[in-house]
Amino acid sequence: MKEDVQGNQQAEPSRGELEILQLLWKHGPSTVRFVNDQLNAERNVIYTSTLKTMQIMTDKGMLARDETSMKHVYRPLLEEQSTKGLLLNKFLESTFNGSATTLLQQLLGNGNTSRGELQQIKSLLDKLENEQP
Amino acid sequence: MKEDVQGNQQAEPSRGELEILQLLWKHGPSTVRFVNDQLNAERNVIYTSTLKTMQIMTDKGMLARDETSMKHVYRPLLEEQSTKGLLLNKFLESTFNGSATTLLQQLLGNGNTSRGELQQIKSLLDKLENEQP
DNA sequence: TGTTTCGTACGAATCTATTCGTACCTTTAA
DNA sequence: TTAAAGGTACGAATAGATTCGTACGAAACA
Repeated sequence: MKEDVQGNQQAEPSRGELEILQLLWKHGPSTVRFVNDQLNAERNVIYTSTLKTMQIMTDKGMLARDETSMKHVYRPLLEEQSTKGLLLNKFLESTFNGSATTLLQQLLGNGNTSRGELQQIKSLLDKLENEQP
Repeated sequence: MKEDVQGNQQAEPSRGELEILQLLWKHGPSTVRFVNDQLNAERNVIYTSTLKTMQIMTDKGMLARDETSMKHVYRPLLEEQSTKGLLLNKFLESTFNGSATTLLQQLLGNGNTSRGELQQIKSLLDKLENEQP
């Protein structure tokens, strides 16, 4: 069937959709007004554009809408972890041929990573090694 | 001016464009026929679709074309390292709010990274620490 | 009770990437 | 020398995401 809204986690949000999801993940269920205001802190977006996008996301099954009040409240149906994981895997595949090591090399080699972050990452690695022996 | 083909490195290739760039980076200057054959190892693409895309990429300044022979030979003008770096930074920004550590956590925490790869990464980190003291 | 403000609904324009069909030229081989 | 095979050029259809204008209902308030 075509209307098969994804009950699964296999949704790949677009650029703009991700932007909205991030806000909802961060701030919890919100109105369009709130989301739009947040967006406008970064760039210019007209209210109805944000509205339309969030309505479409609802149709796609990415968001759920509480219509109790006149000001509808939207909440994400996509889980943060799994969605970001999916995006990361896609990116890893398409850009670095699936090699985490190569991605790391690029990430750490570009000089944009601070010494402090390197330390954090090292301890993260240590922890991982202990967790899965 | 509008026709300002990027002499700079600020080009962000699309999904399909990246696919073609990867092939050219890997195999060196190639004909459309060759690229299209490679693509068709993965999925179905009609020859003229590939042709059109590569022509557009040439217009955009991503590729250069040698028309000496009837079979034009295309080579990438975008550098592999910097292009992947740019894509990585954009992705890092939009998905992980710019935090390399968070990305790493996701990357290494999803269980898709093998023990061997973890080792590789550790030694990579060690090397990095020695290089930039 | 107007009237202004805030909200949703929704069609349509726009923009970009992608795909594809057709025209036409060159090379190859029968 | 003709027909088939293989190229390029290019307009146009398609698809998806995004943006925006307009209509119209609800609420706040002067």
